[in-house]
Amino acid sequence: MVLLSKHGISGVNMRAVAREAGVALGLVNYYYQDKMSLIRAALKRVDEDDIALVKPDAATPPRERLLEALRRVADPDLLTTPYLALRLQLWALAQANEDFAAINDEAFERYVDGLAALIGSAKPDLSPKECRKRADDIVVIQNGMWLTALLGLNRASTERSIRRTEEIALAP
Amino acid sequence: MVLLSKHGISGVNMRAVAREAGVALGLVNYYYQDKMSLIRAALKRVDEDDIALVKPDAATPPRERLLEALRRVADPDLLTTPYLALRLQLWALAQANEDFAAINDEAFERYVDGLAALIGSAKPDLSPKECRKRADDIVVIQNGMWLTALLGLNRASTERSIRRTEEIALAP
DNA sequence: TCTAGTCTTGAACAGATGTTCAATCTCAAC
DNA sequence: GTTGAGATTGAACATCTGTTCAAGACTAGA
Repeated sequence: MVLLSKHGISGVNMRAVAREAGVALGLVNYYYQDKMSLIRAALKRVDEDDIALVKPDAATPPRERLLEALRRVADPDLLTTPYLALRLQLWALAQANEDFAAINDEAFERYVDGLAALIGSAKPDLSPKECRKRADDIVVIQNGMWLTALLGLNRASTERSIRRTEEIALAP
Repeated sequence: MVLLSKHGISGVNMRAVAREAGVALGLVNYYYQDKMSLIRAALKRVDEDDIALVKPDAATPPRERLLEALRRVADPDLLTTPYLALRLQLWALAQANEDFAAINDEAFERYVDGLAALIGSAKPDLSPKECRKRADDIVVIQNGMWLTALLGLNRASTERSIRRTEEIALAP
């Protein structure tokens, strides 16, 4: 029932959410104590989705897992304007609100940790510190891809950027 | 008189702007026809600032100019939370409003063009197409730096990212 | 000093928005 | 069939927000 209708700014008002969900106004306040609670739920959901990107099936070999994770961020399903716009709105919201910022920070931390762990298992000879360093650098490029995609990043540039993240991750 | 007090979402209401500027409510509507006009003015101002980053003094030699432009995006003055948050808010706004999106797109285009031109003059043997390609890739990393800085990018990672943009720009 | 033009003010209005609440509906357990 | 707890509804309320406007303040030229 959540997450949709974010086609506007913080123009997500309770009435619009209710309309989008096909329920009455009162019901939204029945399930979510606050408007804050509602947005917090949406934020948490998006954050969990992001973290899921670096926590895949343990069946595949480490190297494959890492490469898959690096490719997945540029999945056409994810790199769509609606999804990115939603992400951007939530990031912007987090900037204005301490509570949301904390949730976001924690999710970001978990994401980088997950990425560093993937690198670690793909290249066991690297020190944890070096893994973390590489994860930091990769996240910069990934965030750049996401943001630039909103401004019309072409597919070729995306491909080159992904290759760059692969090079960083798998450098000797 | 503009640009300030963006500590909130689109919680920039006319009354808050007036208070921040130390004037009466009516005056804001006297100078800006609309709330839209006000935000548009702020957006244009930030966009112009960005473009100025790649249009520096013609006195310095091309190579220096390029390197300086690449370094300037990570200037501690620019990479501050308030400024980045403002940028993020405006980007988010642009996503929700066609009018703003057009202004943003045009500024982005001009920025990449400016960067490509800088690369072209620093490395005259490159084709314009190759320059543009490199500019595209650099912008991805720069946007990533900006966005990640909001989530607590450490200085060391910023330095490495800048070095990466330099390598892309100056690759043979 | 008078005047005309611009700047500045804050009250007033209409509409939107978050939240509350009494009333109604649903449906499983007895 | 009755009961009762939870689900669902929409009207009502208080507050906030964009916009308008009549009135006053300021300034420079005659």
